[in-house]
Amino acid sequence: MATGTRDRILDTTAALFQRQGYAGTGLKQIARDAAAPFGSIYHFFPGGKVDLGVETIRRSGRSFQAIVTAVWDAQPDLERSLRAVFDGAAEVLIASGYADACPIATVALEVASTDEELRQATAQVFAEWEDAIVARLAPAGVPAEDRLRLARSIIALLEGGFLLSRASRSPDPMRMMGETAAALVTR
Amino acid sequence: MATGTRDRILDTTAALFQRQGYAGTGLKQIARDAAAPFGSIYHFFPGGKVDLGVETIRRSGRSFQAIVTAVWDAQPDLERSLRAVFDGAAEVLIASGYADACPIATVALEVASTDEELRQATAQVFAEWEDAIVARLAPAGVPAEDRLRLARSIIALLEGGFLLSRASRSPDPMRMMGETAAALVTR
DNA sequence: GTCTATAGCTTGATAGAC
DNA sequence: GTCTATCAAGCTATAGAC
Repeated sequence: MATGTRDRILDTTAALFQRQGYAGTGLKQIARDAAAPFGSIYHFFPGGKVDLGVETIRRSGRSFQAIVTAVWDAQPDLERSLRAVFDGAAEVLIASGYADACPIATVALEVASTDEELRQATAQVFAEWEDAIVARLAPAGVPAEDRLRLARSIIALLEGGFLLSRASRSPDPMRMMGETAAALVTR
Repeated sequence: MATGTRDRILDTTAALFQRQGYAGTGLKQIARDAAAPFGSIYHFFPGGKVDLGVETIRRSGRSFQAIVTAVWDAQPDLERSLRAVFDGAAEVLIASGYADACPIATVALEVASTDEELRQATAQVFAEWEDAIVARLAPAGVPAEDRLRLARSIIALLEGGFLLSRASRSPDPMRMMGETAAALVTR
């Protein structure tokens, strides 16, 4: 078959974490939504919720990065890449009722001071995003000493845009963050 | 006496929400930490956890705004105000072991798709922050058509800085966001 | 290795003594 | 109006049948 129980559990967990966060999502709900027996969670993730959480963070972090870089790389220059990413995020927010946003931000804030293992998993995802963006700023002519700061600023604007747009249920903040991001690289 | 039971409950709730989020904080823990009888929570907040959550979001939102604007207004110009705010946030992160950050961001992301009443409370707080910053950009000479976007960008950079610095347990992201914010207004 | 049942605990909320 | 006891439901985790 195409997808196994383990994959179904991970996909379901990612979707629930995005909408309800880590503490707000129970293993019973995950098993129910994934149409998997409860015991399968502990069979595939012997470490329990933290184990499943770490794997979900890594997986959805990479999945989100793949989507963003695909949109990014489809544009001919840096400014248009940034506009495409932020405008695309605004469209996804609208289409999903302001539910589909960064898959790990909520969890990252929840666990930053409560679980060291999960915290490190989120930190690694953000570091990988930074690397991916830095690698795209170099050929665009951004000076080496500005690349890390700019990459982090783009991530911060995106995350802040998700936060403000979800809270206000409006695409405007996210679209404005796209303008600001574009302004940062066009001077 | 100086502080009543109600205030103690609210202060304790704000502190716990900041570190553990909304779903991760139980009413029993709040009562215990506030040294208040459990029943007092329902006496002062008849609507239960949501009622207490709404009041806590408003209160800590205004408290945070007062701290930020005090730092902001102590500087002679816009660029120095921004640097003082972001560098100050970095210092608070270090001093608190990366726990004291935005008091409502975690909760805002948690409730954005799960509780409409709490979501609106967070949206109102962010709107008040925007107004406070817009009011400070006007006399600094920022053109009217740029003020809202810039205000939101500053908030987004601050929130993104909190997220990246907490996840990595490093003040560097927050400090870099301060440089970016300063660059946005000095041109 | 799939699945069920359940232990042990905590949750939000309520009833009622004092 | 302070405080305790308790409820039903949820939680994570485990044991063990099949």
